[in-house]
Amino acid sequence: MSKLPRSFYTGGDVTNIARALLGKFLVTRSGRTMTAGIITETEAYAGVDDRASHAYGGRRTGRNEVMYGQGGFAYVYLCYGIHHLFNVVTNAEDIPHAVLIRAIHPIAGIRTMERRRDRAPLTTGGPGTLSQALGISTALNGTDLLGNTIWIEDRGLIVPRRSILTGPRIGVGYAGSDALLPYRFRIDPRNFAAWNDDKDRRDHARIR
DNA sequence: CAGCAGATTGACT
DNA sequence: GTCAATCTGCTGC
Repeated sequence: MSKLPRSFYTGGDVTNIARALLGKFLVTRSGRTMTAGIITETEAYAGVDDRASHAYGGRRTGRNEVMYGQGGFAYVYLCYGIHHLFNVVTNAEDIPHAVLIRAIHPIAGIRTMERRRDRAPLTTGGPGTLSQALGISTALNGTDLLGNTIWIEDRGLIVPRRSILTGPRIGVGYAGSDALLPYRFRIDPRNFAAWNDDKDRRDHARIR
């Protein structure tokens, strides 16, 4: 396994990082319990110029403070008073870019995730549900993604560009013309459904 | 301080 | 399709 280095988060455009996160393994640890899934959907939030971003116009509050820190930290906030949404902070200090993780494909610790979700079948196809399955809450806001609580690994899974669907972000109609920006990225579900073998995914499978 | 909207989800008509 | 759950931050009185 190779944990993504700080430079992955601090270098490059937030939309490129959002694309590059597809196919990476998001892992959480709580005591001896590990859970993990493949990132299948992301959205980029481009800081002070992006009307959909919590940091639009330089807005800085207790909630979004971590966005203004260095890249490679977790920004977790409460949405609709109920759902804990997990974001990866990118870029340098004082440049509040972030990537919302919108969906994962469960890989490890399925039983634990089912228990946390307290629901059958296990679903991790939305930003709120994946956070719950992985045990991510606002208590983990500000967590260093180079630590051993939440991290992201490159396990060699290759996602060809033609397997990536691009489109406008979900639920940001309030953002005016910025709502139309093509900042949502996901692995083509038809393509993903063709993977029938979880072992292949674990062992450096290739999406075609 | 009241009211409201929000990077959502699941239950229900 | 409708709607409630319920915390944060913004707007207006």
